[in-house]
Amino acid sequence: MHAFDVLGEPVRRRILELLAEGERPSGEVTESIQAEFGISQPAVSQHLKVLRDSGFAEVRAEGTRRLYRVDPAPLQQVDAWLEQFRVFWTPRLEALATEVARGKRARAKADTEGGGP
Amino acid sequence: MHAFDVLGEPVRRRILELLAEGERPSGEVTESIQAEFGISQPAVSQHLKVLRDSGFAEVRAEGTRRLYRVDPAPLQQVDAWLEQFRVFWTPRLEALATEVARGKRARAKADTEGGGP
DNA sequence: CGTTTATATAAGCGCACGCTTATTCGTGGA
DNA sequence: TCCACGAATAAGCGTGCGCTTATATAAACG
Repeated sequence: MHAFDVLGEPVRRRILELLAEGERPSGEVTESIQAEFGISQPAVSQHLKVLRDSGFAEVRAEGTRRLYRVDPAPLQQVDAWLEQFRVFWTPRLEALATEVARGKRARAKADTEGGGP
Repeated sequence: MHAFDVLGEPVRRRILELLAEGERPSGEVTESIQAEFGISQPAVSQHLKVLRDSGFAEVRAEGTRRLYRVDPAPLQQVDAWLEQFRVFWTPRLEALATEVARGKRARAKADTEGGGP
């Protein structure tokens, strides 16, 4: 399942928002989601499975609890995909700061030095 | 239709990538997409409609041609949503540059002064 | 052991969405 | 005026996905 498909689901986006605040047991997530969306425990569990399988979340067992946390890798990919569109809303001067922030100077240097294979 | 649902479609993502390079007539987009995905003209047209209706693309008529271009607003919203996760992969020092790039200093100042309603 | 609690899986159903073919609309030129 | 072309819409179909209820797994505890 593609990253954007995963994020297409409002429930899954909300779960990620909750996990962004820190590691949380499945039960706690389920409680919040049920309160907000009115869906069943299995429904939430299935969304958590999608997040696991697609790499957005990692789990760790602690007794009978499952502690979920964000795995940022796929979100970072989404962020990278957006890069090609930032030119549309990022003013030039501020773009420089973004370049620095994203560590693109090193990449640009490598590109120059490489000169192509 | 939510922004992430729109981006969930591979064809629509590709169309946006094409439009990111500049304004293009429907026919040109259709040709590229048909070559890559092997779908019909109406299928592409329907995707273009979704992009229009969801605010990702704008159109302008020129004779019998329809010239499409990116409207960055929804993409910027997606970018904003990602903000809450950047802490997971943006090192601290570089985060400062990002803050500057995104003009958050003004917002932070407003937050401080406001002190809440 | 049996029971309770936490979470995951199974099975099945309904609907939204993306595709197709057929058709319509609108502009331009002979 | 009629035809050709670019593009959009209509109608219908199949399927993937998210939901439900029911059940399984597995740890804690008496």
